[in-house]
Amino acid sequence: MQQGNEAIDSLFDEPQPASLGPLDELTGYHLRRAYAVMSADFAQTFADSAMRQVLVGVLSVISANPGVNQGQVGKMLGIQRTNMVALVNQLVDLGFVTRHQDRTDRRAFSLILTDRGQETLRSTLDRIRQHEQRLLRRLTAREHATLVALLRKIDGESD
Amino acid sequence: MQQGNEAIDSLFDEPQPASLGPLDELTGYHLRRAYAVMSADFAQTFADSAMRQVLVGVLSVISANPGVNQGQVGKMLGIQRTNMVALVNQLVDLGFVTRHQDRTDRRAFSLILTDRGQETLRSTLDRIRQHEQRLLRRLTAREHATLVALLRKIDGESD
DNA sequence: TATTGTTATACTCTATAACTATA
DNA sequence: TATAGTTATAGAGTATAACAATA
Repeated sequence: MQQGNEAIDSLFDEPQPASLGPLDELTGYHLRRAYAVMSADFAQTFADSAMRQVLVGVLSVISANPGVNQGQVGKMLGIQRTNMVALVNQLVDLGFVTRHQDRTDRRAFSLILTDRGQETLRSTLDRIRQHEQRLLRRLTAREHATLVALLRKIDGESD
Repeated sequence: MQQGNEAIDSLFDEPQPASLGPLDELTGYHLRRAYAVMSADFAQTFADSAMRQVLVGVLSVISANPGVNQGQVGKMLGIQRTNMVALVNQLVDLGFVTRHQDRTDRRAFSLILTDRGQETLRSTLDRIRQHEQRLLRRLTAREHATLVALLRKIDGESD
């Protein structure tokens, strides 16, 4: 297509510059894309380890609430009891968590971080903060704080 | 059942208020939760139909770029060619999209929305806007716009 | 050689139903 | 009767490898 009227020719190629259409006006789409970008970078950052986003969540909640049982952890993180089983099994197999008989409810297990789990959580959080600094480098500190505040409003913590 | 562990025994003396721990300071966690909330509400909103987030994306891009091929759509939406096949098949089966031989590349298909596809996209967008108004009701118009602008910075459109 | 669409496949994530042992 | 943990399973979503037809 080296000759002729390119303005007319282009009508038969790509009618218009590529556009997302009405999708671009939807907040949910941009939330979805931003989440996908951060998830992909997280997975790449921890590709050499067994760490996943959901495991960090479980470790963090156990760390802050030693002795919690699986159901309570799941409730706080939006994870169903049924799916907590395999997650805790993995953390136990990795040597990060131990299960103990609950003193007051013999149906339940109290979860405790091992020393290795504590150390792994600490170093994992360091790597995550670096990964977040990289991904959020275009945001000022104030924008960063604003973003978190707005995301919290969607999560509905103040209901 | 473990016995005689005073460190664990003491945990039951003063129950602590539930906390997410360091997780609560991670932007990625709040992005993940907000995305989960919006995705769940989207799925519930369209539980009575075949519509899914990804299908809205494909319909929107085809609508804005009549004649695009599958690979181009996938590139714009972050969907692999291999996974585009089933998506377009579904939209064709639903009567929303038709495949046509590309004029200039006989390997490719040009994708076009049917009248029914156009109408479905229009009514779907209406329902999505209602769903978003409901979920973002705690955000002012200005906060809403700020959120989208910040999410766009994560997506990296200005790279 | 590279690219478009395709098939087959596998792995993760999430959701439901049903079971057990306790409460 | 309800709840904590468990098992089995099924459906999405997403990833790679390999192929045929065409560029």
